[in-house]
Amino acid sequence: MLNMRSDPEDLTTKARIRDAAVELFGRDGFGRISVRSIAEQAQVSPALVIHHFASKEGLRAACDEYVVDAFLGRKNDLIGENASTAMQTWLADIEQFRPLIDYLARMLTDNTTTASDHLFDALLAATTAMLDEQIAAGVVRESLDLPVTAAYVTVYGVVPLIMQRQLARALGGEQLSPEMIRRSTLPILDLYTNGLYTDERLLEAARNALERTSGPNSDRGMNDPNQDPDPPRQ
Amino acid sequence: MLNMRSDPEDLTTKARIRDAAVELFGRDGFGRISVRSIAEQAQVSPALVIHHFASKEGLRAACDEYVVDAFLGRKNDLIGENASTAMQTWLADIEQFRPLIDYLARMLTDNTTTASDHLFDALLAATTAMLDEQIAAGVVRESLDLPVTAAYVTVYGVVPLIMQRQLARALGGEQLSPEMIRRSTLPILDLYTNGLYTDERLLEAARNALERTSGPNSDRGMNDPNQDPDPPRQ
DNA sequence: GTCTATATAATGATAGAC
DNA sequence: GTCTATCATTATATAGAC
Repeated sequence: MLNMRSDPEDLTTKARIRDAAVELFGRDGFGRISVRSIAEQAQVSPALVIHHFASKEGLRAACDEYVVDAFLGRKNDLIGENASTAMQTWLADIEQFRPLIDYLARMLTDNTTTASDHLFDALLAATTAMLDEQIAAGVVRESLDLPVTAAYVTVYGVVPLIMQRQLARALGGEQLSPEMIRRSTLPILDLYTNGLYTDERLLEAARNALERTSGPNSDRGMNDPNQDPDPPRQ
Repeated sequence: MLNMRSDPEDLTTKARIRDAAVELFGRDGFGRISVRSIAEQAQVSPALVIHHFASKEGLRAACDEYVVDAFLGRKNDLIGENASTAMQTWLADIEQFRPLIDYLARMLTDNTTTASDHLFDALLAATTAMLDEQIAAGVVRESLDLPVTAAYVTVYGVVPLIMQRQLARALGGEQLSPEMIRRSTLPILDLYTNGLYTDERLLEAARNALERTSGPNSDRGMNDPNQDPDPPRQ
């Protein structure tokens, strides 16, 4: 495990700069953070930042690699189930891992590099493998459409990182705490076990509606399937 | 309905500048877009942009207001269920509404203004009202913890906007299409109706685990509750 | 309302001393 | 490796003509 919490005095200067960059990029985003502010946070000159990482973009690449390696375990070719266990470990200890979590969230939403695609692909592959395995074991029901289910389970899994602040506000705090995560465990698991609806009426209604109107642009995609039979078109 | 698709010739210059800003801010983010590039897109001088909106931040505020009004229906005090029906309308016609959807997604993730908080609060209030109503009607099961359920249903509802690109990639395309949304409808509704798991074993296991270890930092928060009885601590 | 020209500040990056 | 000093570029914003 990489040492995010080590005394800054114990790190090389280059690592201190990288940690400062991870923290600031994660907090405010790549575009809003200057090389100067990173240098200040790391207590070095701006020129030294460039000396070590060649450019701001190089620094970003180094941060991407560092955070993804910390998350997927460095051998991120064999992605296995590292992703979901790492996610659990990090969220369970959110106070310690917040800088890394914030950085991951930025990576997932800032679609400016290929690193975010690789990260998402790894998460999706891990989810797909998990679903395959648990379906085979009879723990998870057969999916109507595995790629769709895997994709949504993956984005549902990462959205607490991305919407951390809003989730915390909804639960009465300023930032996501271990207590909020504990509180959320059973309700979420209940949703994944028993669903939200009491019966299959809405599912059947949607199934029928889709069969009637099979063309494109005639469907809904959200979680509230209240039917409004005549959507505005054009 | 506001006219995103009107012929640019039909709009006032101020509106053309605002539409250009919505499109570019939504596509690349507020921090990466300059006043100059907006002026170029709107075919005016940079000075005229400032003349109409006082500052780049003023332009952003105008865009926020415009998009939120378009989404919540202008009288966004009585938030009702406008939000979820608007979300359905917009997603069903994603090709037309993409600039507005992209802008909304930026608002929800860029935590730099209070506008994003207001937007999320409106979405959360709409979800909570919908759940209350549907629980009363017997359509939705009683929640173990309504604020938690409402918060997660809300973030699950908006994550397709935020992770649009990754969702599309997972389903074999470059950007989210009406066809992908149609394809996703039943699997998602199936998840919300029957859950993911075949039985309550995992839910019970988590319930027991939470009772045993009731302190903070002893829980998991993700959707895969595979138990690992000794999480790394410190 | 719209422009050209420009002021002023901040940015990423370089040169060269130590 | 680390600094100071500085360059070149780009940014937002202003002044003032039309």
